[in-house]
Amino acid sequence: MSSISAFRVPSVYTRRDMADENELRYDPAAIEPKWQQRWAAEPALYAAEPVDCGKPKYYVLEMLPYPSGQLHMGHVRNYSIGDSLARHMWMRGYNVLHPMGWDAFGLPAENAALKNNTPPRQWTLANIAAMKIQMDRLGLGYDWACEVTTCLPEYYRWNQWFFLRMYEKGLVYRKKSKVNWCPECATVLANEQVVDGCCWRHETTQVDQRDLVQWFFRITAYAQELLDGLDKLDGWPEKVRTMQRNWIGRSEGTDVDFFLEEVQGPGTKGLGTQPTRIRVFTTRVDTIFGATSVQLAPQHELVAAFTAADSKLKAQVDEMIDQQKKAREAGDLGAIEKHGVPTGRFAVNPYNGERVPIWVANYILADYGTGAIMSVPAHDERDFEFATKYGLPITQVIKPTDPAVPQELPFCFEEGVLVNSGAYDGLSCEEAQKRLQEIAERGAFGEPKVTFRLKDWGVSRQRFWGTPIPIIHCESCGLVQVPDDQLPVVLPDQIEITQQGGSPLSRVPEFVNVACPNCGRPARRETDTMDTFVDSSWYFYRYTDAKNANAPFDSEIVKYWFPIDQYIGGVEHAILHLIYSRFWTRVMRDLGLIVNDEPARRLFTQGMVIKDGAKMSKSKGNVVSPDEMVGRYGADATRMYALFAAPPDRDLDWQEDGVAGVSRFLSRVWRLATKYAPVARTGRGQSVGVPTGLSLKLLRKLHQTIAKITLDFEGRWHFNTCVAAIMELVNEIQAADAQLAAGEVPAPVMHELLRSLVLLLAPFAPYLAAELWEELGEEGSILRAPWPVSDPELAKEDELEIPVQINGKLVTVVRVAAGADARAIEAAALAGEKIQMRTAGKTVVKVIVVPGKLVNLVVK
RNA sequence: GCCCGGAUGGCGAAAUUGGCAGACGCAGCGGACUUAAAAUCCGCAGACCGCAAGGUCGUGGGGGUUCAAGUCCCCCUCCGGGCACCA
Repeated sequence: MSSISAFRVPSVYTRRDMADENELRYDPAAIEPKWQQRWAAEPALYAAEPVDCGKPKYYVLEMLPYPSGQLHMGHVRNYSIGDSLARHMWMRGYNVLHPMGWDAFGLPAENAALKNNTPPRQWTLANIAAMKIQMDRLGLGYDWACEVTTCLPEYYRWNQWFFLRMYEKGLVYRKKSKVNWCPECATVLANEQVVDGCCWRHETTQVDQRDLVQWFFRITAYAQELLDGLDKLDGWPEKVRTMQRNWIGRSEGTDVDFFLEEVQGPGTKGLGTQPTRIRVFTTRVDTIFGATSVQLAPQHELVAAFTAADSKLKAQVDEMIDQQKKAREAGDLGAIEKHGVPTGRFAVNPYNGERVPIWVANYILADYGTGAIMSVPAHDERDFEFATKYGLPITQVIKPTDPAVPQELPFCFEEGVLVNSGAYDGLSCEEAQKRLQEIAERGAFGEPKVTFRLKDWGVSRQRFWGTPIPIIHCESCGLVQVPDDQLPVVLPDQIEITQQGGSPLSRVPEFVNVACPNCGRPARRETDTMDTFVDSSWYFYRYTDAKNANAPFDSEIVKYWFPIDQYIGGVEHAILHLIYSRFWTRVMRDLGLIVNDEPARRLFTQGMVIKDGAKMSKSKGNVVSPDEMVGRYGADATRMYALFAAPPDRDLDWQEDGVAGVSRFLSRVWRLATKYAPVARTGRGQSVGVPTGLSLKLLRKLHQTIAKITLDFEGRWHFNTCVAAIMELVNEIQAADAQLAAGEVPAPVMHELLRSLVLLLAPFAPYLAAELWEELGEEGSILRAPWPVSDPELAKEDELEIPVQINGKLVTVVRVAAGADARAIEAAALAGEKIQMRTAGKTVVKVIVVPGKLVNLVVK
C-alpha cells in the first residue's frame, strides 16, 4: 500500500508549476528503488580504498548477524547507527571500511534441515540472499567485496589453521570433563552459554552434566592480560569492562597446605599413594588461626580415597554429588541448603599444629581454587552458617578496629587486628597476610596465589554444521594434525541430519575414515566441530583481506586497518563474543600475525528494542517486521525513527506513530526542497555575501545545526537530538515560507541553506538526500560530498536573551548584545521594569552575573 | 547478597560545564483550507488556583551543599541488566 496519500498541492506552488503535481509528492517507494539500482551499479561507492590511498582510515564495524532469514528491529537499529557513522566519515574524507558478513554456522540450520529436509548449506545461503536484499533495501552502505560467510570453506579453513597453530603452541588441549549438555541441541555448551541452568538458545531446556573428552582453548593463559587490558580500553563502556572483570574474576590469596593426620590401622588402606597434605585456597590467610575445620568438595580426590574404605561415607557423598548435580541442572546451586558429613579424618593447621576435623560439604566447588577450604566460621558467612548447623567451634581471631562495627558473628571485614593468633596477635590483617605468606613459603607449605574464575574455553561441539576440528586419531601415532596443505577439512555435502545423539559426522564413513598423515595406516578423523564463537572471534580481520587464499589475511593490510575504530553491537555479547575476540587477538599477536593487542579501540553497545514494555521477540509476539515498516514508510523514515526515538545506548520503545511522524517530517523536507530547488539552482556557485535579516537568521540556525551535529558525530552520538536539530532547522525555514516565496532571501542563500540541509540529512536519510542532491543540480555522489563546516562567525548570535532571577526564581528576560560584559548585563537587568517593581523598597544584597547565561539578584 | 544502569508532561524524550525544566516528536485540543473527510498549514498545550493580570507547586521519596540543583553529596524506594555458595 502506498503510505503517503496524495496531498493537495500548496496554492503558491500550484500556480507556478501545476504540471508537476506528481513530483511534489514524497514517495519513498519510487525514490528508494531508483537509488538502490544506481548504488548497486557503482560498488566503488562503498568500497574501502587501498592502504596507500593517503587518506586517514576509519574502520566502522557492526556485529555480523546470524542468517536466520529475517532482519529484526535490533539489527535495523544496530546497522542504522553504524551506517550513519560510516556515511559521516566518508563525507569527512576518511578511507572507510564498512563491511558486513554472516555468522553462518550454527544449530538453526540443522534444525531447519530436519524440519524441511533442506541441506543446512542451502538453507543458510538462501537466508543470506534474503537478508542481503533487506539490507540493500534499508540502504545500508556495505563493501560487499569483502563479505565474509563463516560457513564457507574459504573462511573456516582458517579456523582450522588457527586451531593447529594454537595446538602447536599448547593453547589447545583435550581433557575429559563434565560438560554442559543441552538435550535440545544434543551438544555441549560452554559455561557462558548456560543461563540459569538452561540453554542460552532454549531458555526452557535444562542443561545436563555429562562426562566427555573435549577440546579446550587455553584462554586462562591470558586471564591476567585480558584483565589488565580492560584498564586501557577507555573507549569501551564501563559496564562492559566491569562485566568482563567480574567474569575473569581475579582473586588474590594464599594456597596453604593442611597436613593430613596419619591414621594407623585398617582405615589407612587406599590412602597409600594419596597426598599427605590438603591444599586449600583462601583470600584470608590472616584468619587461619580461626580455622575450625577443613571442608572438601564432594568431588575432591581425597574424598574418593576416604570413601573407598568407608561405604557409609561413600553413600552420603554420592548423594551429595547427586543433589549438587540436580541443583546445577535446575540453576539454583546457590539456593540449596548447606550440608556436609564428617569424614572422621583430621587435618593439622601448619601454623599452630591444631587438629581440625575434615568434612565434605556441598557448598565447596570442585572446580574453583583447590576444591578445598579452611572453614573460619567466625569470619565468613557461609562457614558460620555451616558451623552453627553442625555445632562446630567458632573462634574469633580478628577484632575490628572500628568500634562502629556491630559486635555480632560473623565478622566479615578487613579492617582489624589479630587476636587468638599466637605470635601474630596485634598485627593488622594486611600485615598478617604478608607475614603468614612468608612463613608458608619458608616452610614450603604454601604460597601467595592468584585464582581466576575464568575457565578454559570448551570448543568441542557434537554437531554437523560447524568447522571440523582438523585432527586425526591414529592408533599408532595418537593425535595427528591435519597437514596445512590438506586444509580445509571440508564438511561432507551429503549428510543425513537426525536427532540421534553424538556427532553427525561420526556417521559419515567417507569423512571419518582417513589415512594417518604420519604413518599412512587407517585412522579416524575427529568428528567434533568447533563452537561458532570461534568464527566470530576473528571475522573482522578477514574483512580486510577477504579473498586471500594463502593466509587468513595479509598482516600489512591488517596493520593499516586495526584496531577497529568503532565496533557497534548489542550488550548481550559483552562477555562471550567480546572476551573470546580479545583472546583471539592476543593469540594472533603472539603468533606474529598482527601487532595490535586489542581488536577494537571503541565499543558502543546499543540498547534493546522494546515494544509494549517487553523486548521485541517472537516468543512475546510483539515483533515489528522491518520489511513492513520499509514498505509503509520507506527505509529513510524507518532508519531515522530508529535513531530519533531514543539515544542509541538506551532501550528504544517502538511506536509506529513515531515512524509516521518521521515520515511526515521527511515529506516536509521534500516539499520545501523541491519547491525552492529551482531558485536554489540559480544561486549555485555564488557567494552568500554578507547576509542580513532573514538570510542571516536562517544561515545562523543552519550553522548552529551543523556545529551541533558535527560535534555529536565526534563521540556523544546523541543522534536523537541530531534529528531533532534538523527538524528545528526545517521548522524555522518553513516558518519563513511566505517570505521565501516572496523572494526575500537571495538565490545563493537559498542554495546554501538547502544544500547544507541535504548534506546534514545524508547520513540519516541517504535516499532522500541523494534524490534532493540531484534535484538541487549538484554533481557527483552526495556520499563523497564534503561534510559541511560550521562557520563560527555565522553561528554566533549577536543578541542574547538573559534570564533575570530574583532569589533564584525567574522574573523576566532581558536582551543584551552577545559580547556584553558583566557590568552591562547587570545594568540591563536592573533597568528592567519588572525588576524595578519587584525590588522597590527592598535591598539588593548581591548580584550574580554569569555572562551569556543569567542574572540572579539576591534581594531582602 | 554484590556490581552496573535507570526513574523528568498523557507517551517517546531534551537540558553537552551547577545557570530560563520539558527542545524535538507522538497522541490531544482549537482554527484555516474543503460540500465533507483525509492530507496540509496556523495556533494551544506540565499540574493546580484565577475571567484575567498573575500566583503556587513541579524532574521517584527524604535530607543537605549553593545566589542557583534534573544535574553535586548523604539516606531510602521502585524498575531493568549482569554476577552469584568463587573461599
